[in-house]
Amino acid sequence: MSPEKARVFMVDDHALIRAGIKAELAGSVEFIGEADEVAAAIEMIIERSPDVVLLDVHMPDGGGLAVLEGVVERDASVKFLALSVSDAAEDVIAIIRAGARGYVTKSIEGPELIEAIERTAAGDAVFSRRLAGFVLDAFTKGADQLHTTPSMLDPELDQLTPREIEVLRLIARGYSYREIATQLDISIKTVESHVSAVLRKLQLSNRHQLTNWATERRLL
Amino acid sequence: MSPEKARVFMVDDHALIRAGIKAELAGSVEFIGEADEVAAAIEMIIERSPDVVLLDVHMPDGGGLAVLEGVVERDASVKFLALSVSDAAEDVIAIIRAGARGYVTKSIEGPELIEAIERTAAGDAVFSRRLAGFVLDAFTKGADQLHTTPSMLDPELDQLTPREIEVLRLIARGYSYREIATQLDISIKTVESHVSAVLRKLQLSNRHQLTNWATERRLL
DNA sequence: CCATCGCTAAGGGTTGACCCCGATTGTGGG
DNA sequence: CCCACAATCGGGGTCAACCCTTAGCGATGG
Repeated sequence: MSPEKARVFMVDDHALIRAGIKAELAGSVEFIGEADEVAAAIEMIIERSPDVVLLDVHMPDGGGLAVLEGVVERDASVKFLALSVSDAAEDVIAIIRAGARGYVTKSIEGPELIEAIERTAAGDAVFSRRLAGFVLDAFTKGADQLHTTPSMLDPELDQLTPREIEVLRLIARGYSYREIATQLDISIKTVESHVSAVLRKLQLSNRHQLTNWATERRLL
Repeated sequence: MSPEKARVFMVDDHALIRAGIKAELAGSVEFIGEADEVAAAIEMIIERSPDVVLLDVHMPDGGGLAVLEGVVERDASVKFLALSVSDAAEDVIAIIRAGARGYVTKSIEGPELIEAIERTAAGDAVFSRRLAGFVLDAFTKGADQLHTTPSMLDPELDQLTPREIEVLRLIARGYSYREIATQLDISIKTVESHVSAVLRKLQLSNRHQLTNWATERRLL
């Protein structure tokens, strides 16, 4: 089925698992490197441009997602096959949205994994069978908003007081002043005050810009 | 692999193709019926509740999409495997959005089709290998290509005139009435008219809800 | 030929969003 | 003890958003 062995790079923070996978795949693929943390993985992947990257999803420092994003912004042609113990929808969808071409769980058997790698190398999309269904479900329903970064690290957010942020989030969700007032049990005038303060501090001029600002920063 | 044969219903307007598929699958699945047009297909599928419906996409009177929608609104548990000559993104995405669990092209070979049917019956999602990639692309990018055929995808959009849709999209992007008026070179009052019409037709009450409505449907 | 529909536009009205000007409390820090 | 600041309101104002109604004008279709 495969004229040449696929050149595979593996990213996983557990040495035991790396060893296990290598043993399973020995002879069927060509391992060209491995990494156990995010930063090193990104550099080595860019440098060696493997056919397929076997990517563990759950790792320190941002996990597989950080690796994916770090690599894709520099070379979008790298094909990732996510390999995870998790079958949670958030994980799968986040990884796919970030650009991975496949996602299989670690319950996969050796031969299947080999096939999955080969198909990924050939440009196909590969999923654990049970997984494929709800990826489609997410697509059908249009499930977007997955909060990946609740960013505490935003200097612009820092100038806002807690109450202002609270009001900001309600504004961004489309609530009217009256609704916000009721919900926070304060007067409309107070809501106005907070909104004015937020608009001034962020140098915006109306609630639509505020909505965009908030969605860009994933505050919803 | 399959303890029992899958009970299959086939919808295709070409008798020749139906015969061909039946010959290919003879002995591997149990055919419990077939139909060559939309209305009859819906009734028979509801009545016989097959494990899998093999569905031709391009047919008179609305095609496979009409069958899908007609059946799903009465019994959402029916599993559809779309079978089509087309590998166009609009077709695939429309069918998936309507609730099909798989999509394969007619270039598929007999054994693969049997496997696809069995996997569909088992609840998996099945795609022609070359197809899976761009379905994921559409998912990743937020399905931009849906703009090309909005009417096929959304009955609510159907009630809107082209001009109304144009205005709707600008509203959803946060433009003010004045800005929209300038951009479309019409008067503010006309913009108001269109917006009012849109709000009334969609049974919404303000522009924020409109924005949410539009983003949910990926009109941006 | 008339009816319908899409697009255009206006008049006139209510409400909400946003601004500027205040003011009062409570809290923590120098 | 006073100052700064977060949080709470109010008055009074402008303009945008939205509603309802009416209406001309061109194209389409029975």
